[in-house]
Amino acid sequence: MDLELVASDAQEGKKQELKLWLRLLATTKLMSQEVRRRLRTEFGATLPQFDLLAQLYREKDGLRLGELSSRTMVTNGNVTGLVERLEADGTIIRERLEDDKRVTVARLTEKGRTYFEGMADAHERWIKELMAEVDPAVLKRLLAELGQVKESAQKHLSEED
Amino acid sequence: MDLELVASDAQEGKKQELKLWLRLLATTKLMSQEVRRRLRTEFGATLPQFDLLAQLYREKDGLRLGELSSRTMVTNGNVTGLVERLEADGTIIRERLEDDKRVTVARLTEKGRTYFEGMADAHERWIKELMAEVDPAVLKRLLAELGQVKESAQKHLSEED
DNA sequence: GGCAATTGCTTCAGGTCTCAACGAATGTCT
DNA sequence: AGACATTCGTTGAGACCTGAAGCAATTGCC
Repeated sequence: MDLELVASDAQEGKKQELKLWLRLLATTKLMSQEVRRRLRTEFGATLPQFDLLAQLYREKDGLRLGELSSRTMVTNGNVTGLVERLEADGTIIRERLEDDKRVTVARLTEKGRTYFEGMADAHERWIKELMAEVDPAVLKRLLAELGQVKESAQKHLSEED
Repeated sequence: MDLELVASDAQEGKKQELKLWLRLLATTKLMSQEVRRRLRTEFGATLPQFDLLAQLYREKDGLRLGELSSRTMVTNGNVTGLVERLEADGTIIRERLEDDKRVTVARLTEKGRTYFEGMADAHERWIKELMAEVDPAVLKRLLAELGQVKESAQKHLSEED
């Protein structure tokens, strides 16, 4: 939790960025551990799996693995493993394209579709519950302001793409 | 990145919590991937290691592994491995307490202290850089509002401690 | 004292994650 | 056509991460 403490001796107003960053990390870690635990105990799934399925859910025709990789911000190598496990239990299927035999497309099975819908519902309830004490107006402002942070970070990534 | 898209068809103002959560995840992931990469290329370290060292840095007398575990929000089993690796390259040392031979205390070596100071400096610069486009007033408000989210989440964890 | 519960750390199995190296298919350029 | 480069996915090593089971030391209770 308290990587936060690194900055505790910061002088008034200085190191704002650092403090915010540590709080961002702590908050996200706290919440995602809770979400992970519930996904695991109630659905036997993991967060990366849920994330991947969410992408496929909105694309009836499926997605190529590379596309999945960039949308989930997960490396190629990792997508391979995720897809293998999900295919193994019948949630998704994987097929090679005829036109270009390098590419593989993954998409939800019917079973996977139903399975995901259940999880997505529960997931949304959990998040609402976790944020229950926060004023709706604050939520809205947070969304916008976090957007600024994300934009800023994106502009300052090490030059290359 | 765009787990965010799961919520794209949300009706005006509804699903605010979900959208915020997804943005929180995306922002943190984006930034921590960048930080990880730089830690790795410039210092040969990882983020969890940095986190752990940060805790030890502020406690001259060291910390017991259990304390490290709860402060870094890392499981016990994981702390064992982290500490082993850090001890192997001389950054920290581990010793058993005489009073209670169950407990192990880890603390920074002199070498580790210097090493960490260099990283901490660089780390702070990186974060400032990544957040450079965000207005200081916004940073301040974000810090406070994120605090509310964290508090709320903490209150709603599955009952047990 | 004696013995069960508790505490503190380690070990283990399985999944996630990164980077780097590889191999196959396709594209490009001459 | 032939050679080179690029794209896409897989593989592999190493670290991280989790929950659960295991083991040792200590505490608590009779």
